[in-house]
Parts: sequence; structure tokens; C-alpha cells
Amino acid sequence: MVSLSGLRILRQPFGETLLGFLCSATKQIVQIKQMIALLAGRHGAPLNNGAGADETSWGLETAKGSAVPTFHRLPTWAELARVPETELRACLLGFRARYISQTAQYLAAHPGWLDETETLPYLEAKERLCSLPGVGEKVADCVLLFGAGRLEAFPVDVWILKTLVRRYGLDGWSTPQLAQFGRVHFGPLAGLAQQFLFAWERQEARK
DNA sequence: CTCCAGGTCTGGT
DNA sequence: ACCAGACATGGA
Repeated sequence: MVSLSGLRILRQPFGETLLGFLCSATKQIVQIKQMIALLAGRHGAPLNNGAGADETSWGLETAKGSAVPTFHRLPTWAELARVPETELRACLLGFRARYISQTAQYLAAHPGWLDETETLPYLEAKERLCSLPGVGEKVADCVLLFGAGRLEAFPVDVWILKTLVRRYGLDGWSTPQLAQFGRVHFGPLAGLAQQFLFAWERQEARK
């Protein structure tokens, strides 16, 4: 028996969360971190003059020979809109580069769209997010859960799928059906329950 | 060298 | 509506 004590749901910036999960499709978590680090290092504005401690790997593009790394924040969507898709592809994004590029173009053409989406009720916000290229039900739920504090969102990824099939006997259910089940079964804090299921299943898988 | 990875989109029944 | 394949690419 494990406790999973200390498990938390972060409230991350909406736009950054969207970017992060646009990178996530069929990629391992370690690789997603790498993609995000490359995007920040190559296309994000520097955060300091190299005066910080060198305890993270966010500033990958450290000047050669320099003793102190420079940290970069993630690029904004406005900045991403000016980056050629080929340069995005060079950040290990693969086919996701097109999704990010097209999303950036759309957001650039619709000022305020993202901020408005963040304030909408769950279902409306989700519907709008799903209209973006590369954003399906799962990514939309992750963006709303981690980037907008919508704890009723219940993202169904491959791990949750396994869990619901193996431990809840929901074999044969479609992904949308499983998402609906999660929201109904776990209620207003379904997203929190999802995090425990996810963490549990991944912990069990490690051996 | 195959297989798979915090999915989504597209074109077939 | 439901079901495969494709999609890029680095780890396992």
C-alpha cells in the first residue's frame, strides 16, 4: 500500500499549459520535458543575467564556457506565432509542430480569445479549446485542470484508460464514455481523483 | 532492430 | 457514429 501523500494539482498559467499539452501527444513525459526546455531555451525571453543558481535544466542554451547559465521563460503565443514551423520542428516536436504553429496563428488572429476561454464555464471552455488544431478532449481537459483550476475535468489518457478497464471493469468503453464516467462517478473533484489514479497506476508500473 | 510513448486527425465502413 | 492508420522521433 502506498500513500501518495503530498500529491498536488498545480495552477499553472493557462497559455503555458496549453503549449505543454500540445506537446504531449504520444510522447513520454521525459521527452515532453525536453521539448519544453528546448522551446524555452531557443524561443523564450531570458529571465536573468546568469545570476541564478545552476540547479535546473531550463536554460539549455547556456553559453559555452560560461560558468553561469541563463534561464529562459517559455515563449508566449505571440512569440510562437513569429517562429517558423521548421524551427519548432527542430525542438523535437515532430508532427506536433504544425499543431503549435497553427494554434499560434489562430491565437494571434483572435486577441483575447485565450483569456476569454479561461473564464468560461467548463463545458464551453472545453468546446472552444477542442476547436484548436491538435487539441482533443484529453488535452482540453488537462489544460482546464492544470491551467484553469477546473477540478471537474477528468482527462483520460492511456494510463487512466488502463486503470478504469482493469480496476473498474469498464472493458469495451470508449474514451469519451470513460471521461463521462469519471466526471459522473467522481463528481466536482474528478480531476483530483484522476491524479491519484494516474499516480497510482504509474507507480505500480515501475519495476 | 522492433516497439511504444499523458492523442488527434483523417478517411474508410 | 465507430474503427484503423498516419503522424515524427527519441527512449526502452
